[in-house]
Amino acid sequence: MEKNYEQYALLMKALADETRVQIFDMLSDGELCACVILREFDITQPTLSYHMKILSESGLVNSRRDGVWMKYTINKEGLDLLKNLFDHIDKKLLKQVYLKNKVRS
Amino acid sequence: MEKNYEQYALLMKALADETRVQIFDMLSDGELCACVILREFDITQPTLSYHMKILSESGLVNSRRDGVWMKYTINKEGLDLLKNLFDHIDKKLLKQVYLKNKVRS
DNA sequence: AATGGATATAGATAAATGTCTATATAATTT
DNA sequence: AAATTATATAGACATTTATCTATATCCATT
Repeated sequence: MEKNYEQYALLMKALADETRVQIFDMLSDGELCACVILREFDITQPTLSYHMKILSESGLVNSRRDGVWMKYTINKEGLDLLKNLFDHIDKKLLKQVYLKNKVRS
Repeated sequence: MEKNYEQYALLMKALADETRVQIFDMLSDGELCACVILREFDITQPTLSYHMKILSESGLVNSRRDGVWMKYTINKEGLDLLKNLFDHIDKKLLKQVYLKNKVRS
């Protein structure tokens, strides 16, 4: 399991913006149209387009055209990369606590 | 469970740099001295100091002075904030898949 | 083919970021 | 208290980022 820190940094960068994390979280409820997302924020359409591009290109979000509309969903593989990173780190921390208690007893 | 997107963005920003994610991952093995971390990277001491400040101030990393040395560990609360975010989103996605299959059958 | 609505791109710009060098501060040892 | 070592801060600078306005492109409908 090779760790690609450059990729992790890219994924984190995609979420390192208040607007973008919120969009990502909104997408956890299911597919959304750009036009719907836009209504939730106080930004211009080009700015949203910019944010969606960053999310899509990072691999965290899928996009598809549906007529005139662009629709977005969460990309499970992208999500799992981050989820697994934190899961593994968390497990390693728990193991350390366990070992410390073992030594003590 | 109020969602503080500003805080999430701050945490992600802390990890939105190749050097910093790697340091964070290194710390999953346990406490490390700044001097040890420095050896792993091709950066100057002030640059490392800058990165450690960002990690510490984000709440993802604890720091303590031990004589002349600064020692760092992962802050469990900070880690859990991010871990839980991804866990929750992942669960919501899985539920959607389940519901889709249910309708079909 | 012309129109209208949704999205993308180009270009400009202010602010934030990551890096360096030089220097300061802090703690330990002589 | 002077010297040494680890770390922090200040200041400079190039690059990246987030935003806007203006305009182009794309698609569906008339």
